[in-house]
Amino acid sequence: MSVSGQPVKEQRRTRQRAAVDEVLDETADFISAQELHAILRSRGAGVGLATVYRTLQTMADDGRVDVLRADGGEAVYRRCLREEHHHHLVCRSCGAAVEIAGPTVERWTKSMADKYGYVDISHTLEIFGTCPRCAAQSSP
Amino acid sequence: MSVSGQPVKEQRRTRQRAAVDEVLDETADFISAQELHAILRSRGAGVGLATVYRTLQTMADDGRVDVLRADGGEAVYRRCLREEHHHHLVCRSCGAAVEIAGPTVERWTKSMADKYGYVDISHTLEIFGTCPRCAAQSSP
DNA sequence: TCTGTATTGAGAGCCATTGTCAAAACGGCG
DNA sequence: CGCCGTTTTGACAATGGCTCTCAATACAGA
Ligand SMILES: [Zn+2]
Ligand SMILES: [Zn+2]
Ligand SMILES: [Zn+2]
Ligand SMILES: [Zn+2]
Repeated sequence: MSVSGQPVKEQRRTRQRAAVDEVLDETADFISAQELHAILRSRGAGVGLATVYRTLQTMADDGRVDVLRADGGEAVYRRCLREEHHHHLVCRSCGAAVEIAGPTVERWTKSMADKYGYVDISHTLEIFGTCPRCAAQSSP
Repeated sequence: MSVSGQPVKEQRRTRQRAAVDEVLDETADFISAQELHAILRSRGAGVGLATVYRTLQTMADDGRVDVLRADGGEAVYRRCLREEHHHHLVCRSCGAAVEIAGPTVERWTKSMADKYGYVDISHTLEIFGTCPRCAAQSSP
């Protein structure tokens, strides 16, 4: 979902940022800042909640993680495989996600914006559902 | 963005609901519950904030208003012209919106969900930008 | 008008997220 | 390796949107 590859502002390497990075690398699903913080805590790696928020925020700005809003409006994060712009098919209950690209949709959004004279365009497109695994659990 | 036209649960007609309804009818842009509440207040029509939230919530559930999340995650509402499922081209600064339908996108999301075995699907697709009017104001 | 039920609203409460700011950690440089 | 200016951290307070509570009030049908 990143828009451009800006010159990532230089930053210091700290134990905390490394810890957040590690969790993101291990986690395939979209998770919230709170969840990430909880994982770090349970793991003994003391990292302040504010720091987790700040780190994720920065990473998101740099396009190093994808962000989207869960049902309740809570922001959830994920380190995606592909670097280029894409969208997601996300499980509402576990956060498992599939990355999907839709060239046609991209073209379409652009043409719509042009048609109505809107500039400085961006768009959000996410598909929510219940993944096969979660579907199996709820109705065995 | 409504999914289905369910048998709208019967409700009493109250002064407050009528007031909210009126504002929605007069307002073309997406507005937040807080903004709507402020309008009512400035207009002398005393309606509690909780009531505004409840009313909008119900209307959204019944598909009588469209909801989407603004940049900060705040929910914004709008009474749309078309009843059927559609999406929006929304101005980030004033909330002005254009309703757009994309049959192709609908088909595409469905096929993607099927492809990966996700069920109970729903999707969000909104285009954000600066409308012609706002663009003109910022760079005259 | 009378009555049973739906609705209201002021305020407390909830929860994600951000602001504060002194203390601690980095990293480059002698 | 120790010094030092700068960045980062984190405990805690503060926001802000939204929901909950529950006694008082307004509907609507009889
Ligand atoms: Zn992604
Ligand atoms: Zn896209
Ligand atoms: Zn609409
Ligand atoms: Zn659609």
